[in-house]
Amino acid sequence: MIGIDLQNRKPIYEQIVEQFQTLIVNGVLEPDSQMPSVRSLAMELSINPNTIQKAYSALEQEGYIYPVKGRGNFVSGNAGLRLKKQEGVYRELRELVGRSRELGISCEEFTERAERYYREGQKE
Amino acid sequence: MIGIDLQNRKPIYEQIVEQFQTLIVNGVLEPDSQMPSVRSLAMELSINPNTIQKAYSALEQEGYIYPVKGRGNFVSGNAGLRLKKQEGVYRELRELVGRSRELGISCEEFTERAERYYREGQKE
DNA sequence: TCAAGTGTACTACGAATACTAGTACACTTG
DNA sequence: CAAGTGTACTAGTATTCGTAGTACACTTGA
Repeated sequence: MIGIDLQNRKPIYEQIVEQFQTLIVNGVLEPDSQMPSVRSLAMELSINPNTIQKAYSALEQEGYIYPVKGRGNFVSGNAGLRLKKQEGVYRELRELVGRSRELGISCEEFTERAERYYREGQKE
Repeated sequence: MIGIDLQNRKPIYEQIVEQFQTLIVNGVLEPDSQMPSVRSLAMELSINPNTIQKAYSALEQEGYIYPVKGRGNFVSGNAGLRLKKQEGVYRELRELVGRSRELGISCEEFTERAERYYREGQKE
């Protein structure tokens, strides 16, 4: 179901995240169905369970799956709707980036501020 | 006029950038006045000229100064106005980050896309 | 109850990246 | 043309990132 390319420059955990995103958004993985366990998938791909864990953590933070301690990870129910709204945000981001460049805001300055705003929001 | 803190975790060139930003925005350095040369400032701070150069490059990209080959770097005239507009962009960014987090978009995903949009715009 | 399954936290090591320095080159001015 | 300026290239060190190793905590069913 999942395959990784060790030649690829992209980190393994990132490749896994993207493939699961596609599977979930396209409905191949149905809501509330169980994800492969970190160990079984790690065994299947011949990599470390912690790498799967890192991918799952990312998927969780992005709302694609939810974890249940001692039981496993499961596909989130509202992943589809959420994705629509996310796409809207991405369009706005693209537009904002365009204006930023015109104003001479560097890519680094832009992303650094975004990170800071993310951190500030976490505290609340 | 400029001081650096080697204990600080922030890179030296970044410290320099921030201090000059403040000086320029507050009008301490007047438009079209000459910046310290990369060598003289490097000598004064006992660091490498290339580090100053990196700071100046960043300031140039953000529109705070402009370079003249063989003559030096000078304070940009419209730094004040440009900054007002930049602050507007930053407010929008903060708002967009807030909505992104609610939608479960990770900080990494957000910044990675921003960088991609930056790169895409460069080609044109 | 407990064994086998699950996720999670901590540390560690190698690779990749970032920061700074060294050196050399090109342009401007008096 | 000499002394000042910015700029490009390379290189070494420090920091960060990705992955693996190990150990711990929770859930379930026999």
